[in-house]
Amino acid sequence: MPTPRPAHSRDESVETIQRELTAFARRARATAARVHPELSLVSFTLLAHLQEQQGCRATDLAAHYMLDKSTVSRQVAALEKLGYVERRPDPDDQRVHVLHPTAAGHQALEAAHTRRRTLLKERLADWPEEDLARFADYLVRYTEAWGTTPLRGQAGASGMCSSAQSASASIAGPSAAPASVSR
Amino acid sequence: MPTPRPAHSRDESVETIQRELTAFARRARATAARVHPELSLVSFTLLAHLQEQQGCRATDLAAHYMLDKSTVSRQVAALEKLGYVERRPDPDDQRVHVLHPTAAGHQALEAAHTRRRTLLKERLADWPEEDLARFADYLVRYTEAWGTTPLRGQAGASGMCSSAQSASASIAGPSAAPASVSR
DNA sequence: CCCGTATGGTTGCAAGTAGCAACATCCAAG
DNA sequence: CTTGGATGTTGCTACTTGCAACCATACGGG
Repeated sequence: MPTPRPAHSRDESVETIQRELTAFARRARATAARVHPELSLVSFTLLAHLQEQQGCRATDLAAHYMLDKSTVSRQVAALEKLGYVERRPDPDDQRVHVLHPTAAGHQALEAAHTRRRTLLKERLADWPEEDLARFADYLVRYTEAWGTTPLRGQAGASGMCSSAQSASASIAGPSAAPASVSR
Repeated sequence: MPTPRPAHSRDESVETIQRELTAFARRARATAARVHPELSLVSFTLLAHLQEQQGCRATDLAAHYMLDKSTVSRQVAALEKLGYVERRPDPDDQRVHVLHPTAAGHQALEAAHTRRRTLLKERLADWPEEDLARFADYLVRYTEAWGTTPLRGQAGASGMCSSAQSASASIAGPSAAPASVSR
């Protein structure tokens, strides 16, 4: 089938993306709570980020996820208390604590990750591989666009602990141009 | 460029989708708070749903968004207190309150909507229209898949106030088959 | 017609989460 | 040495959410 869908106007598409993304956000927490009760959605996310980044600073996490530094501080403290995260003082700057997932953290993360991935896989089981790849690309691109939009008195502009970065590097290749994904 | 991206394995794609969706969820609230401080993300979502559906019951909202009915009850109460929502007793069943957005609610929603959409549009400005449409379709399909996955003692299976439904109806045409979007 | 059960919705309670503000510590200039 | 900025932590407060208990209403069988 060439293009059986009706021609979507730009507005319609934007509208839908907005609605669906919002709905998703709403459910994410509920799902997270069910899939890995131990780790809150935020903790999970932060821990995952640490794993991907091979350690980074609390401030970067806060910036990247638009969280207050106090929130990150507490989440990290919790993760540390669980033995999932380790703080290493930065020799170059005594103020910063470089955060690293511990072996236990790695493991816990992997477990939670697997469970979530299993669910996702079920959910996406009937998707053609190509669609999956494209969907992933879209999400990455969306996230990338996020960082470049000022939005407000935001953090995130300075985030160097960017998941979008690692994402595009690992999956979309070196800066996949928007047009390149089309068609 | 034909297909400059590296071949993504299914796992990689699922992985990315998971990560990005999670990250998005994390930011959604913060963004919502900045874009429309008046309406919480949940309130906004619920109100939007009421608008789309031309009214529905609290239980349906709870089911669709995986929220506890108490939560919905409170959110709705808040919306009502703001004058954004109106409850109409159902003549057929005295237990149910059919919820409808008021004119003020409509307006507030529209305003918030516009602001969000503006942001989104900026963010997606350089996306080819076709990619937008496809991205929207993917999201809708993802949401649809959501409802069919048991997951747990979930609600959502009985939700007849389905946004995915309306979404696919309004944008993807009458049941666009998954395969139809591919390629 | 009455009672038991199921469903819709509200409220009490407790836990978790977030942001703001104040503070301690440390780096970097001047 | 002093001032300004950055990194984190903690106190405090407000909000959100889920669970459980609780009314009100419907539905069905004696």
